[in-house]
Amino acid sequence: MGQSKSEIGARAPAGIDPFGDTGEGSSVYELIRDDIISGRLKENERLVVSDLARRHGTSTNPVREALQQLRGEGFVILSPNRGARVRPIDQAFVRDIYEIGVLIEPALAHWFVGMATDADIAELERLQRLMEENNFADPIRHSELDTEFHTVMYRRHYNRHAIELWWKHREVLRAVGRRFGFTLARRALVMREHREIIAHIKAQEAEKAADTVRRHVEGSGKHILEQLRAVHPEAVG
Amino acid sequence: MGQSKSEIGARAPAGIDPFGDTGEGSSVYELIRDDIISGRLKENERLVVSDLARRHGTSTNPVREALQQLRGEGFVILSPNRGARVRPIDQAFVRDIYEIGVLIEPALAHWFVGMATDADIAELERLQRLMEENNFADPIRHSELDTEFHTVMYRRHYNRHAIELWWKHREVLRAVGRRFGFTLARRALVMREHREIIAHIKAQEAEKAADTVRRHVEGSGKHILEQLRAVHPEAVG
DNA sequence: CGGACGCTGATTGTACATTATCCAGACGAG
DNA sequence: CTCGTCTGGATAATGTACAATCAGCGTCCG
Repeated sequence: MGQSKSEIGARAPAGIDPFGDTGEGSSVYELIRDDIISGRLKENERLVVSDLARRHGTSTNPVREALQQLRGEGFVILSPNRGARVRPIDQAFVRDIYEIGVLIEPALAHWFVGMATDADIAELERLQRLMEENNFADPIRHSELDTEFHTVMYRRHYNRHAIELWWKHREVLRAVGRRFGFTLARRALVMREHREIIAHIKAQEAEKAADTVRRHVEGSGKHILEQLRAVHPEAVG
Repeated sequence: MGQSKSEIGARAPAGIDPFGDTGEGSSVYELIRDDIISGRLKENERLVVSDLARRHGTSTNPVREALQQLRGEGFVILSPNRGARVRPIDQAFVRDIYEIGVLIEPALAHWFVGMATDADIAELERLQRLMEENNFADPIRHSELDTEFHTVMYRRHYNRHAIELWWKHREVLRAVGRRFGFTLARRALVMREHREIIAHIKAQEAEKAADTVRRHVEGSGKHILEQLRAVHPEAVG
């Protein structure tokens, strides 16, 4: 498994500025974070400050601060005097996240229908065309294009907080999804739904567009969840 | 203005466990946080580490870690080598937050209708009775009861992530709302909507309950926003 | 009048002291 | 002999002190 830094995290697309982002990589923070959502650090694994400091070639303070930030973002659990552990990105976590997406994304898409310009639609169609050309041959490329597709719809939304939430969630789902492939059924459905979304936007049917997005997000989440369940067949609420 | 610690934040009700919470007060963190959401620290005010350390009688490291955590939670903006500033809790921020609530809370309530027990309903009715008795004479007490009312509905929900989000948002809204009172119109509406919610739950009408909650949350948010707007009449998207 | 320079104060990183937790091994009771 | 408790030491988290670096800003000279 590779270890280049931005293999996972990528950068937030233009128009999405993570909350307290510094602009450039807060190395230690990003490194640990990527290790967590990519699964390189396993669930509940202990995060020992001095170890991390040595591994990343810094002193302990940067690591401590990174851990606190990650705690604020929910990726790390800190018990007083007992240190930090990796928050498990398990089925429950994934389910929680995508269910929130199911609630939020349709609203964003609904808004977008009233704001879309010709340029936006052209961009969506371009991205969709690229995805069809790629046809999942390169899954990472597909994932990037898919992310951009949604970004085009949401990037100008006034609710920065919702966008931020969406982006944070998407990063996690993308990282988890990367461990698995796409089933044939899922591939076909993704393409169909994307085309449907574009069509609804063109027709200015906000309700329908929102509903398609809802199904799209829900399908994507369930797809990942199914695969997670196949690997870790614990029961889940 | 008082300075007792839990004047604002209160503790998460039983059944709500904030993400990386330590159980007991991470003093410095909580103090700064309360100062921010209560408005004691003004928007964009600089947060100088050494000052905060002196004020709270500790060394700088605890402060630094607290700031990082607050950054992760979105209450503080950190620019590299330029220090920390208080993220403005302005109209846009409040609007963003309550709009997300409008999307999430109805879903939680919808779920609750299928899970409510007699004890739950009795609890809701008890809280509602207490609110009517209090009748906004003590606004803080009302706020607490209102929070409990919603907590009863959400506390057992499986989506801990959504609950966590709701709680975090509620804390902010409650803190902002405390600066203002309730208009007479709002008072009446709150009571009516609460009774309506209880009735829908009893009748097992999930859709209707969810819709009432949606209106309730939206009304609450708009109410706060109106009052904010009256004080700071800047334009907002 | 404008730009370079240096000063001040705060952030960022390093080293160290203190304190709490965890674990293992010894001791004693049943 | 076995199980439980207690105690001591290793390990790591938490807090303190300090050095290095950088941004902001006023001043001084060209």
